[in-house]
Amino acid sequence: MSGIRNETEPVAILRRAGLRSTPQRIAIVREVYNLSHPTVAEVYEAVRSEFPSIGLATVYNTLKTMTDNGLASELPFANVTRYEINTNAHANLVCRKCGAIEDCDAVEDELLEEILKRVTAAASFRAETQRLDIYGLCRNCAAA
Amino acid sequence: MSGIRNETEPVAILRRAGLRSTPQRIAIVREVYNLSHPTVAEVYEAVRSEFPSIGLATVYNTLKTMTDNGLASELPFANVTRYEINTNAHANLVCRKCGAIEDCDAVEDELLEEILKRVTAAASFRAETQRLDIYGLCRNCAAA
DNA sequence: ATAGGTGCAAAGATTTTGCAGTATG
DNA sequence: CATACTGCAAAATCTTTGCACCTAT
Repeated sequence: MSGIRNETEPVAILRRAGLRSTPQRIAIVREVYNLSHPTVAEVYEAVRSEFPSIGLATVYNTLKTMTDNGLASELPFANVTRYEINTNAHANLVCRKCGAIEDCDAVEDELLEEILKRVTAAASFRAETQRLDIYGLCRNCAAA
Repeated sequence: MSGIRNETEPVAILRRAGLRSTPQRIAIVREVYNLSHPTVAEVYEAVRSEFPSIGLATVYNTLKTMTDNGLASELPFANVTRYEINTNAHANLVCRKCGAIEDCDAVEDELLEEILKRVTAAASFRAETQRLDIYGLCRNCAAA
């Protein structure tokens, strides 16, 4: 419940990845956890309320560092790149109308893992990770 | 075998989508079929051997038009956007080392369709299409 | 004839890089 | 203290847009 075991504690997360815990980074990590699939600009805006002088390049650099160290994943879309914290394999639901993105529970980890195994078994390809985006209409947009 | 029924005939493809068949477009459509998941620059280079004066903007515009009219799909990656002809649902195998991309047969259309149905049934989301990228090592890179 | 397409150049937008100063481990 | 990080500004991409000319229907 508290203390250094908390996996969502930015300082612990950074330390585990061997990265220095600067105030800016702590805030960036926190926002990537708080926000849902944020863009660089969204993280920048969120962090700026606490650190008005932070540079956009720092946000870019930090998100790249996080990605390189396995803390986060880049999700390139047609118009923007979004980021998400690395968790279990999962699908993302992307609304083609309002652009909302949410994690999908209906496609289980196990199925996604099973797909990787199947590909490695069948294809001459050593499957490691995957990205599954499902496009359609979210509840609100489907209703309208 | 020949004539207007040929689905890969650029003129027929363009006409079916209600687009004008200019020489440049015909060449662009042909190259998107010939090349595997090409980038804008790759299509541009390929078409330039036939039309040295073609503008890069024309390639951008045409690929966008094709995407808007359901002929092709954009595949945004971290560094570049690639394009592919719209076909059956399928997964793409992306090598994290050499960057090669190939269509995956091991994940069947049916499974992907089934996932969409499952999501629509379970989640409050009307699933329509999807993009599944599987990352790992291709045959060559896995061997090395 | 005319709506739509082409090519060029300029403008936008996004992301990376170089560097001097600063703070972390 | 040495290394790594920050912030700023400039640069490098990548993509879109405006406009005058052209061409497929």
